[in-house]
Amino acid sequence: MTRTRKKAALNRAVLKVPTPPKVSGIKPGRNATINDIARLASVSKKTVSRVINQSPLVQEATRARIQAVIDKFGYVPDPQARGLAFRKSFLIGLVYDNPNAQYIVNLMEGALDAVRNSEYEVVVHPCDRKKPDFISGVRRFVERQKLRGVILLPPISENDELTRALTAAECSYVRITYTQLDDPARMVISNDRLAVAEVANYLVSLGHKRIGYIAGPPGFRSAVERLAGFREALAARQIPLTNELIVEGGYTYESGVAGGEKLLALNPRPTAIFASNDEMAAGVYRVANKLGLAVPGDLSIVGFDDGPLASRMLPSLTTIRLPIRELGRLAANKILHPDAAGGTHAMVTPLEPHLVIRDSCQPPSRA
Amino acid sequence: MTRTRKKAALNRAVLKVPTPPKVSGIKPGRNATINDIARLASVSKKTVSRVINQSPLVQEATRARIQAVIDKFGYVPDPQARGLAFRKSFLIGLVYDNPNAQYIVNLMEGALDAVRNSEYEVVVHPCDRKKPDFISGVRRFVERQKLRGVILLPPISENDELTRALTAAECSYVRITYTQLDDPARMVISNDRLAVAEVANYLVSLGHKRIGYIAGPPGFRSAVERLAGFREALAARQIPLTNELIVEGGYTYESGVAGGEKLLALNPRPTAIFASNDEMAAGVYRVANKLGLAVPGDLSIVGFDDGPLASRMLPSLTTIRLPIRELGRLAANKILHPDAAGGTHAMVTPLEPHLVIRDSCQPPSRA
DNA sequence: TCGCTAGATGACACCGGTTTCTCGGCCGCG
DNA sequence: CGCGGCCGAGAAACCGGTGTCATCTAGCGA
Repeated sequence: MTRTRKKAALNRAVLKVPTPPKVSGIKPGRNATINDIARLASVSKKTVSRVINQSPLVQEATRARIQAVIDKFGYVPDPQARGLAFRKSFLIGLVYDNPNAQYIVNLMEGALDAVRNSEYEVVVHPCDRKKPDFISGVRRFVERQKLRGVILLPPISENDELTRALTAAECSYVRITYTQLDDPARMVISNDRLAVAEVANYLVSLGHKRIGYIAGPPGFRSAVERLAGFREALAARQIPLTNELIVEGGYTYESGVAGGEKLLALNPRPTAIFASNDEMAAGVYRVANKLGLAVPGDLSIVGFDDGPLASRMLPSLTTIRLPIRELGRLAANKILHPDAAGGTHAMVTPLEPHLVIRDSCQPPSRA
Repeated sequence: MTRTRKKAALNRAVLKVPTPPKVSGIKPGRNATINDIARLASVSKKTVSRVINQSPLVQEATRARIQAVIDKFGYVPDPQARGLAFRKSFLIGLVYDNPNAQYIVNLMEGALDAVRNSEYEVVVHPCDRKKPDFISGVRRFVERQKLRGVILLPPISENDELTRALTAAECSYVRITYTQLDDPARMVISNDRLAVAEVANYLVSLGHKRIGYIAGPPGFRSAVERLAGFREALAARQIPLTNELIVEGGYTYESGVAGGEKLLALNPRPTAIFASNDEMAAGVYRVANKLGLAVPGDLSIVGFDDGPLASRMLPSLTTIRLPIRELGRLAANKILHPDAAGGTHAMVTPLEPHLVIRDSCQPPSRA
């Protein structure tokens, strides 16, 4: 009634087609829209909009009536239209530059856990931090899609130039990182220091006194944190971690091989090696194999990540498992609910990594 | 000039604020819109829209003038607004139920390769094919987001009920699969038969005559194809693949262990085992290790996938590398350009998997 | 009883694009 | 010369929501 389009009325008159009143129906083949709901509930679309957005300025009776219609027709507001009006999409970006597929997928699925049953979705955006324009690439991405927020995976989560660009683009972000960098509301911290301390304590308790350490690339925060934590924990146990026992790696298999070769050429040989990720630990396995050293008989090895490799190695690798999926879930939640009350501290370190003990360590052969 | 809003004009008159003419500017802080471009080029927004959509109904001179303005201001149309009007988003879904993180990431990055420099983005949607409502979950996903299309990874790419639901939801799809299932425009095929034939030929050429086979789960098309291809290739070389030499696995490490145990308990023992993925091959390594069998001295092993494990195993694993990233690229391209001319055949099997020979095979010890 | 205020609701413009329809001008044709 | 058709371009409606502001009502104190 209220909405009579001239043309339609004309056609109807000319063709004498008795169009049904359509007061209780929805255009076939198309999902219900806010207009349909408004019409069927005999309210304005604005009021329906208020219900959708949980505005308190709606009488309870009205809300209930509208909600009933919404439920009846299974109406779901269109995120595109909503996004257009809000000038923000309902997409969360996952921005990474990281070779570890398992890490990415776990984190992504954690974010998807958080997003499930909401109207948000996750969009992925890999990039190459070595390319000079990678920041502008990310910026184009977030501006084009008007992302609600992005989750930054290490190592680019440490890039302050990137976060500045995101702030300039009015896009909120959450960094997955290893130590407090800026606002705690903008980061999720995995407590690597705690984890490596566990490794140190474990190896020392087995009786190891000469422990080699293969570090990550020096530019990586994770490398810094892990080494510092390890050194600290050993110091607390009065075990020295001399410079010759520390070699620099690149988180790659090949760098693990190189590091292992260096460490196992020392005299006396270390009785245990802690590689700061699983890939490098696999490299140490190879070197030990080549040198005819038995693992764990002649050499104990510990990794970090508990990726798919760890349990497949022979012997299976003792390593650190990070709660990556939970990190992803938390990060997404921080974007979805920026106003999470209850203090930030609870959100900062709720997640404890832990040591997964398998078969790659034992007490050193000769005390 | 042409656009004088009553209200604005009123305010201006009342407040005596000499607003700048704004004929050559864009609202600060906000990106250019089609209205800005239209104003600056002195045309209607519809004509700008025609240029964006490459409509032929624009005079060359007009087009050039508009394009110049577009370039000058770096105007990019808003995908949300465009999607709203088109009733289709510029998102491509990646739907999977697959434990192999490396596979997912590779395929995803392939799709992202194809999407780069376009206005499309990729949205991921993992699901669980065992849950009874997983199809309706996917359907809600594609309807809500009005996806342009989805890429289905194996094994759910074989689910015809799912593809029917997608068709009903007017969402195009591309299946990553192993054999012709329906319309070739809707699938990308990885030629596993060819790949396993390569394995068969390789092992036979080394001199193996008694070869064990660990298959995938019987419901999987890939399992069927790989086994059929292997059997076929062996038959062509007059090597029998008796039933006792075939055990059923589940593409998991544990099932590889179980399969390996069964095969290596045979008398006479097979001199080689082909596990139809890397995970299961790793399981066979473990069994061989436990039984004191040297690889490849006493037992040759071949895998399939060339995942991160393969080169890390000791000895490194001979396996099949699939061009997964290319598959993803192709799949996304099929969604982006549904009208790709030049016959479908070229699009169907352009990608050849190939054997990566490492250290896990050698001729059998006793001829 | 009369404002007056605050809460509930609606009308209308707007977000940034596209589709539909219209219009003027140019052309070929009879 | 007149007419119809085609083509380039624009005005207006529309896609499905939200923001702003006006309106209406009820409840309150004076």
